[in-house]
Amino acid sequence: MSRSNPRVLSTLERAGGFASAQEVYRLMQREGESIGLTTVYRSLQSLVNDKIVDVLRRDDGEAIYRLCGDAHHHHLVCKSCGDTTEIEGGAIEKWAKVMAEEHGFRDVGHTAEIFGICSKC
Amino acid sequence: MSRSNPRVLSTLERAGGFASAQEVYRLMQREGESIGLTTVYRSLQSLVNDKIVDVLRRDDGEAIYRLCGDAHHHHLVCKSCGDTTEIEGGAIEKWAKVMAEEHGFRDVGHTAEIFGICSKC
DNA sequence: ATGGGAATGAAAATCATTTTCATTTGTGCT
DNA sequence: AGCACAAATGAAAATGATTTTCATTCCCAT
Repeated sequence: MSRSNPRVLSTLERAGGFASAQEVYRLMQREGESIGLTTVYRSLQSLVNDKIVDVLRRDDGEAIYRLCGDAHHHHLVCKSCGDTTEIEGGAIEKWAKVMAEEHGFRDVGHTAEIFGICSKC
Repeated sequence: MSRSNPRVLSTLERAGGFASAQEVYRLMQREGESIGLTTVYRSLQSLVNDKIVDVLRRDDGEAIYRLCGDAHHHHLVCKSCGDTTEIEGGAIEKWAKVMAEEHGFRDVGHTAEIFGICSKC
């Protein structure tokens, strides 16, 4: 077992607390940090084990890592111009929590996106 | 663009309406059907386009395809055993509507899923 | 300093999925 | 039937994320 390289966590924070392993790696490279892709993966995994970060999946299946306890947000995406706005999702959080409890689920997460045509299009 | 091979849909049905592309392929092979993996992928994609099946992600990132009724609903998925329950999403519908209005969006749709560990796991 | 375990990373292996492309099949037309 | 052209098919190669292997380097206690 290996411990997490602290620079990985700090980079994930700097990335807005939300990025894929590849993105963290590329970010660190761009910033001149010397680190291997393998170590990035190992560190992220170890952070997941320690419940310091959450792992979700993008639509394309790529794993994205997110700082736990980070207030997460949702997206409002324009189908026409692709413009994306971050929105608040308090109602969703509650909904997810209630539904999960009702069905006896634990360790619960969720995804939610709204898409439509924005006022400019 | 290609249309779906009907045997793929019928196999997905036989699989309990819940399987990955690889599983559908292996199933068809085992049953002596002559079909290529490429065709399985293409057929499933086309079924997704036609909204005849849903696509979700397993914990390991593999895409799983699943027959879906026409009624709009959301899912509560167990990350461990893959068990899926359809749940009611009235709160979400309202949330999506309000958010969209607030930002001047029209033609609005949304996706929302909850995942966690079910009581059996 | 030195021996051993942990950490590192380059390169190879894996695995799902997509792309390419040549071949086959189907369909409409004469 | 014979022909032309579009759609469907699938084998093989390409892609891309992730994991594994393994040799090397680092660190720390003796």
